[in-house]
This record gives sequence, structure tokens and C-alpha cells, in this order.
Amino acid sequence: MPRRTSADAAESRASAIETAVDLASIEGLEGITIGRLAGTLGMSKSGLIGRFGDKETLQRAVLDAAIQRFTAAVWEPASRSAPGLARLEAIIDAWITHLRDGVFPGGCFVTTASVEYDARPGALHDDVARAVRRWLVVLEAEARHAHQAGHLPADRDPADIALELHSLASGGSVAGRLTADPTALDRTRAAMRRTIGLPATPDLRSPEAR
Amino acid sequence: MPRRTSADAAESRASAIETAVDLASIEGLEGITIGRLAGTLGMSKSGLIGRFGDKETLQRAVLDAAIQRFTAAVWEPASRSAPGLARLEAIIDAWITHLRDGVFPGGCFVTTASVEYDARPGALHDDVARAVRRWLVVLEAEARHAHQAGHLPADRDPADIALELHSLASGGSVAGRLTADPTALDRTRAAMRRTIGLPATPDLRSPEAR
DNA sequence: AGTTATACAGTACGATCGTTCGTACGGTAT
DNA sequence: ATACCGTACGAACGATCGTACTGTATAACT
Repeated sequence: MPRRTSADAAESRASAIETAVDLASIEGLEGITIGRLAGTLGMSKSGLIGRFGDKETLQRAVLDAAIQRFTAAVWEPASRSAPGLARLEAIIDAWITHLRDGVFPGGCFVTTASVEYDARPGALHDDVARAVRRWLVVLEAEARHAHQAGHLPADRDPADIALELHSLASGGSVAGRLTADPTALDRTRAAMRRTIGLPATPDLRSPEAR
Repeated sequence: MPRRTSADAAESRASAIETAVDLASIEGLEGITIGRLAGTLGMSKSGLIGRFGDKETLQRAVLDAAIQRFTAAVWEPASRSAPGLARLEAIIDAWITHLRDGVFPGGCFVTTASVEYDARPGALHDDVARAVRRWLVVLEAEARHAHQAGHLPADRDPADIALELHSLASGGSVAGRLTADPTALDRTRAAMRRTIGLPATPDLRSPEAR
């Protein structure tokens, strides 16, 4: 069997991580095992772990890639909307859409990682916590912008709105997936819109799917 | 070393399960291993697994015990309030209180289990999904009661309220624990109260902790 | 008092875990 | 032509996984 060239190597590292992101979104970052991942990739355990040094480094790289995937799917499109309420609305739509479209085959990656490490110390806990804090800060900044523009009720705290949006999205996604409730994402979207004072409609799904 | 009597045995089985509930609330039901659990309990692997037959049976017993613990901590006290809005308010308080008091050392057990099995088929998935559906039905029934009594806005769907309460509690608990945000639970409580049309105050914590 | 059932310990099993070797190959620089 | 570096393999490491089987001390029953 021919060895990989060094040009292939960078690509193979990236594809290993992407495969691991998909796997970890289902089984969790702790559910990754070198043997299974190597098998899926058609390579040896030693060849795989050799790229990263040890498992934790691999897990951190996987988490990093998942965050990038989330950012590309949710933040990037929404960032093209005007700051404030319009961007919050776009974030909600992109958020729900990325959940519905299966950007992560096992559901929201960050939610899975949050639950895995919320009670366990270590580098991965810190990485996940940092990522969630960053996202909450982004949401809060947009909410503050909308708040100062008078687009939100004066008595609502932007930080509270950020936490509510995050809770609704992550909780609604998990509950809907677990109970196989096809309406959960739309109802979660409506709740998120209601949180920022927008009407529930329009629905993201096509009318005949309702 | 003297063997246990059959009277002790039932107790030892129960205490094994309770220990496993605590462990699993931190590391997840998949994080339970026979060896570690047996070590913590001061007994042999074979002695432990002998009570249950296999690991999945143990996990299901652990899940069942965790649900009972949740029910005792949240539903039981709240069920003493009048059906409808008052009971919903009591549920919210008991819910937040049981999270704050560490009824489960690793955070909400059902949330952890939900995320673990939301994308993985099997008996445990079905058990968790059934438990969550049951809880959502309870919440929905109380919301419907309040709705019909005119205690909730007419345009709010009881099922939506149930899902929102569940999402807020589970999402807020995880985010607050992960980011070590001491205000998250109170803000989650306020959001849950707002969902059912109640004012944010009074706060559960003592004033000097604020 | 003898029998049966129960509750555990002990041991061993094959599988898989993460990791560490020694080695072989392709590509690049000297 | 030679030396070197990065990549990946195959084999093996000790540890731990879940499970099965055997032995035995005690409790409960006849």
C-alpha cells in the first residue's frame, strides 16, 4: 500500500478531525476512541495518534474544529445582517437551520460537550467553558445593541436574553431529538423569537410540512 | 468477613444504586464502569454485577432511581400546591432549588442522560425519552389547567410552555455550571417565571448572597 | 440438623483501551 | 549520492473493560 505524501498529510489530518467531529457529536468527545476512529479512517491507531501526540490533544483539536463549524454555520451568515435586533433574528434562524439541517449528525456539538465537561475539570472543560462564554458574550453584545436602540423592552437585561436564547436552543434541540418531536425546533424558534420580542411567524419550514 | 444477610442485601443494592446515581450524574450513565463502582463500594466486580446480571440492567436501574430522586425533590413538594399556576410556580422553585442544593452532584441527571442518548438507539434511549415525555406531559397538564383558568395569556400553547420550561431549566443549569456563573440559576428561574407570566421576584437566595 | 438459596469473593476470559516502540517508505535538502 | 525529516505501519505494552465460572460462608427453610 502506498504511503501518503506530505501534501496528502495535511488533508488527511483535517479529514480525520472532521470525521471525529461527526463521531463525537453522536458519542461525545469522551466517546472517541483511537481504535474506532482509526478504523473508520482506514488507518492504524499509531498513525492516527502520531499526528496529535495524545488523545487529549486530538479531542481539543476536534472541539476546535466543531466550534469553527458552528461559527461558519451560524455566526457567519448572521453577521451579514445589521447589528442588533436584525442580527439576533438572523442568528436564531441560522441556529435553528443548522440544527435542522444536521450540520452535526448527533445534534448540537457544544451542548454535548457542555454536558460532558460541566462537572469534570481539565483542559477540555476550560476549552468548552471558554467557547460558551464567548458565544454568550456575542449574544449579549447584540442584545445590548438592540436594547440601546430601543428595540427591546427597557426592563430586559441583555445578559439575561443571551442566556435565555442559549438555554432555549440547546435544551429544545436535545428534547426534540430525544423524544423525536418534529415540532420542537419550530416551537423553540418561536420561543427564541418571543424572547427578543418578535412574533412567532414566519415559520422556517415549508407550509405542507406543518 | 461476614456475609451480608438478605436484609442487608436489599439495602446494599439500594446503596449501590444511589452511589451509581451520584457517579453517573458527573460522568454520565456511559461513564459508569463495573470496576470503579465496585471499588467505590468496597466490593468485588463479580459481587456487584451479580446483583443485576449485566451492565445495561444496572444502568436502567440507576436511571430509574435518578428519576425517583428527581420526582421526590421536585414533583412531590410541588404537588402539594393547587393545580395550575400555583403548582407551576412551586415546580419552578423546587426545580431550581434541587439544582442549587446539589441533589445530583454533577448537575441535572436527566439532562445528562438526554444528551448521552439523544442520538443513540437502545433501551436506555427509550427509557430516557419516556421519562422526558412524561415530565413534559405533567408540565403541559399544569399549564393547561392554568390556561383554562385564565391565568395564562390566551394565545400561549400549554405544550409550548412545557417545552420552554424544560429547555430553560436544563440549558440554564448546564451553562451556569459549565461557566461557573453563580447568577445563572436565579436568572433561569426568572426566565421560567416570565414564561408563565409571573414577575421575576422574589429571589430564592438570601439577600446578602446577591 | 440437614438442605437449599443467597450473596458475595476470587479468578480467568477475550476484547479493547491509550500509548510506545522499531521500522520502512516518500520527499527534500545537502 | 547521501543524510535527514515527516508519515505511517505493525507489533506489543500494561491496564481496564464487561462477563462467565467456581468456590464458599451465611441465612432461611424443612
